Amino acid sequence: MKSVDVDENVVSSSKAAARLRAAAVEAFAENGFGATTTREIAARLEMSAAAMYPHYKSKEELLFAIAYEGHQLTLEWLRAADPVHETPSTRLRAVVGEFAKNQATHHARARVVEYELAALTPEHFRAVAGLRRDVVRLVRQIVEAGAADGSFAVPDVEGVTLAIVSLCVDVCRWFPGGSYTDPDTVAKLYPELAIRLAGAQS
Amino acid sequence: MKSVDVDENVVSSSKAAARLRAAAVEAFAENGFGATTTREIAARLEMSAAAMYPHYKSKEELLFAIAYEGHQLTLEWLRAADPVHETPSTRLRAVVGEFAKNQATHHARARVVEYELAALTPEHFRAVAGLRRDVVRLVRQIVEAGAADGSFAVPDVEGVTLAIVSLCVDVCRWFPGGSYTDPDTVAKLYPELAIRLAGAQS
Amino acid sequence: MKSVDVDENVVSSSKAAARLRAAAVEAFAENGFGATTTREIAARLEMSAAAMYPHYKSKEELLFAIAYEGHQLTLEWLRAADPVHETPSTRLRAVVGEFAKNQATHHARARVVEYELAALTPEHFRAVAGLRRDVVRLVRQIVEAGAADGSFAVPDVEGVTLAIVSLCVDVCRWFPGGSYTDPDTVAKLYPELAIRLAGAQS
Amino acid sequence: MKSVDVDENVVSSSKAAARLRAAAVEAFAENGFGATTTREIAARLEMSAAAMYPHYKSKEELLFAIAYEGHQLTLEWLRAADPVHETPSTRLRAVVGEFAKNQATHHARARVVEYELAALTPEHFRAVAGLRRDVVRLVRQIVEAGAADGSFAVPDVEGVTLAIVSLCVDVCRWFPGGSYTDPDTVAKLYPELAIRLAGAQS
DNA sequence: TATGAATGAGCATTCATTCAT
DNA sequence: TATGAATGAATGCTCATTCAT
Repeated sequence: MKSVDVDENVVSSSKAAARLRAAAVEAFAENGFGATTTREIAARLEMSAAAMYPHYKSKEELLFAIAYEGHQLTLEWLRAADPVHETPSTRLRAVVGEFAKNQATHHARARVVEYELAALTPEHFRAVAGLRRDVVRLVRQIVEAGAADGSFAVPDVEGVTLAIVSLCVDVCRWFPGGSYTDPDTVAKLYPELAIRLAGAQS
Repeated sequence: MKSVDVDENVVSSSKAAARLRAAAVEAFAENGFGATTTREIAARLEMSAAAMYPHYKSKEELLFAIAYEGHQLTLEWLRAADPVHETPSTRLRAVVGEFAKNQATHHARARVVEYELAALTPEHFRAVAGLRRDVVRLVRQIVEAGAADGSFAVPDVEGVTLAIVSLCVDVCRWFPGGSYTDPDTVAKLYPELAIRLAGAQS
Repeated sequence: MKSVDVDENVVSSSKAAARLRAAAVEAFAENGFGATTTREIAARLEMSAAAMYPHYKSKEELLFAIAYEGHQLTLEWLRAADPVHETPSTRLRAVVGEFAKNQATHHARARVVEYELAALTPEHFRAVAGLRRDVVRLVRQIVEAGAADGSFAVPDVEGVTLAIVSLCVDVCRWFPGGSYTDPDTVAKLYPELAIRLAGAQS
Repeated sequence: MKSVDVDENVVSSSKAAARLRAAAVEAFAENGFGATTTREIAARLEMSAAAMYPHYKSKEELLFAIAYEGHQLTLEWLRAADPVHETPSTRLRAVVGEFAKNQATHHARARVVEYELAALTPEHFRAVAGLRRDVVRLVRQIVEAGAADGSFAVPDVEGVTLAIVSLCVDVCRWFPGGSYTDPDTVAKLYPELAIRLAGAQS
């Protein structure tokens, strides 16, 4: 079902655990982690509130599993989408298209993953922050490659990298919205926007 | 004391009320509305937990006052910063510079204002959403003006407007971060990024 | 305005104090002492919640003033209505008529006076219980007189006394109710009922 | 365990629920519903304050269960005690004896049932008021039967019915009191009093 | 007297979690 | 695994009362 590796020590592959994660994502995205009760998550699955505990030791562990899985999947997908031997422009288009599409398709999960990390334990936060840095690094390497070979005109590699990632991340906040309701529309527009930010010829 | 108008029926100008809003902004930004307790807000001011209630009828009303004031201030500041009789490029630079700087300077308030609106009553949410639409409209008018006079090359007015606003909004999520710790640095970079997104000459 | 003496050390005759008692009676009768807030009483008079305190030291003192005044008025009225030199039958009719009419007319006050005494301090309770005993004693003396002169046929003086008082007291619970909405109708029926309970010829 | 039917959708038959009702009856009777805390009820059972909530959704629901059960039991017992094929006098004696004995024996529950209904939701109040009307109707039918066959001399069927019920209801207010401490003594006196109120020969 | 703000104690209720089954 | 009942610790909020004005 999934072609990428997700650390099974963190993210249980059992079916009940996966259903719990899915229900929790919806609830956390709608109301925030702090305002979501374990009973509400259980109610979405017509389970008792206690049924979560054989699968996750606490509500925070459930959030961690979601956040860890979410980041890991994004990272894997971006890596898979990156045509490393092509030109920086081609790579940037491919990666940003995948990223934006992902944030739109999985906007509920993305919201949790982007905005609810403050509720994690310091240790869990560090684990997730590591993956998050890897995502930024992936984009930065492309921007750097373009700056190096002159195909991009960037005043500031870090600023432009930050902006490109920022643009993609924020998709989960507003999508769906305005006339954008199809992830593919976003996936078409965003590579062009990234190219402009990078100051590439096209 | 304040140079812009904020609706005093919503946002009390009393000193105690203002201190409560400031303390709540910090707490909500750090932990989210749902995970913040009224006791925690009071503790930041060394007040009793009950002292909030003569000023705000509920925690939600406090959030509303913050969100309403925040949006209204942003809107007023953007309007004040917009040199309406200049070229679209000049206007875009000015407005985006102000917007980005604002989101950086007041990143705690901005986080509350951008990410905690789901906790509002439907009625309060609508009131805030109205102001939010006005902000987008202000940016869109500039993008449209540039598209109309040919100074911008936009494939899609709505998409580009959304992206520019999105870029500015997301500043509050990551700022301060990376090597960016001064709002003025952001205020210098972001107009250039917006100009690129708009496909303007300079 | 009133022709009977009420202890002014307990029941202030100031106008504001009297208005507070009247508002409190309504509130206590509707919701019970425990469920009534000082704010609710004040709200009925469009006063601030603090405005009660110059007049009554506490909510309990307000209840005491009401209960004391209520009992004292009842006692005075019954004494005034009792034609002590007439036959027991005539006296019983007169006293029960007055008692029943009173409980009907002032059913809100009577409810407070009859059912909310548990909230009084022990000392205050004792003061009110003394007046309450005087009311029963007044009725008992009439029943005893009728039993002594053979005009009443009572199996048990205490039981019949208790029943007559009980019947009158309970008026405040149900009045107005059924087709009884005029205190005078009650005042006509109840003397006949008391006469029957006393086993008098008529 | 119980020989009469009580609606189990309203009044849970679980043991813990029944113990809660019993403890709440004592507390409400002593202090009134409004002045009784959920903690006090729990403390009487040496339970935690939260232990009530799996059984009753709120303090008001607990009151409703008590009031509904109380009225239903009274109604069933009166019906069971009514020898419908005997003379009105015999029936009145039997029903009033049962009623008075009941109000004396269960005076705590009766107090709650008679005096605390104002705290019910309108909907719950209506449900209880329906049962209450059935009790009055039962007594009225006997009084009417006696008036119809000439065995009672009633000036006013409604008034006499009201008085008989009133006399019985009020038992819970004063019992135990005076020299009356045994429900059976009340059960002996009250039928005679009712007979007198009804103007019956015996 | 009267008030608005403040407070300590307390309220009904909910929470995440545990545990016996 | 899953559950219903239970619990200790909150949670948002209210209460009677006080106090400076």
